[in-house]
Amino acid sequence: MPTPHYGLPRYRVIAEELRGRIRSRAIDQLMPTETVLMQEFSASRGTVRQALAVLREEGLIATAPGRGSYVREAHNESHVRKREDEVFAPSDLAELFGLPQGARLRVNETIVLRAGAAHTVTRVYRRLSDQGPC
Amino acid sequence: MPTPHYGLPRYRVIAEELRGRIRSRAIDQLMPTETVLMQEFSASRGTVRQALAVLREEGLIATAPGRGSYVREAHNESHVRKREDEVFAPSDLAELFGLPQGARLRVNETIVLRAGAAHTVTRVYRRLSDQGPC
DNA sequence: AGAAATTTGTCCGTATGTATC
DNA sequence: AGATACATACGGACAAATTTC
Repeated sequence: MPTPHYGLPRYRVIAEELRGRIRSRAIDQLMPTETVLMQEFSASRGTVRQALAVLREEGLIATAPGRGSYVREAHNESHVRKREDEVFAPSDLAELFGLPQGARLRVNETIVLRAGAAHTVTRVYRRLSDQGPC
Repeated sequence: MPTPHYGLPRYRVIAEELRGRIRSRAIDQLMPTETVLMQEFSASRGTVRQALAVLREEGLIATAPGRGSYVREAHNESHVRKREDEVFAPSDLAELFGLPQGARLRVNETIVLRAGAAHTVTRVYRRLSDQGPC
């Protein structure tokens, strides 16, 4: 099989599916083993592990060597969503950065969700020219 | 080659080495390409990418497809300005918090200044009912 | 306690897709 | 269009931690 990832990458699709199961609590505590997930999604181990890494980074699961991946109950109703975006700087921010009106800024947003609603929203603004890819 | 990882895993060793270079600024902006790192450390692409993923998660670098990995570190002396305020929630934030239009939010703002202009602006929004950090 | 089976962790090699220069 | 660089995906192999018998 080639490697067509036209839409979402396969590991993202798998992660999305597993995320839904976790939220609906179809999986109570212990997740299926990587081998089982490989068979279910007809994916390689690396791809499955990549999907699990996404959930791990979101704090939805925790993985222990030799045991498996567990749903983190404490974070079951509290997880984090991160995204990076470019926005047009509001006047106050433009002034702070010493940029002209209408300039664009890079913003990293972290949303901590609890029980469906935001608990904290953190936004970090930077210049496009500063560090990192832009 | 077998897979002897008696001490630290190889990708951890590579990450440690790169971290040191970043901190000593031997790498100013653009990191070596993955191919170069493969040759330098005689490691496979996957291992190199695993090392870079560590640094990326630490926020030390940022990677862009087709371009490369850039150093992303706020390393230097800089002024920090902090303030706390209450603001009327913009519609997008109100929705995230599950609050009605016109609701108020508490915002903690941290401005890192460099050479007079803002380097980063961090804004943390919370409900008024939430007390303290976290 | 010991051995075997299970499960995750690490590493390699290859191939192809996608983004950028 | 071509070259370069990162992203995704597969397969195989062995190591290390845990559980099971």
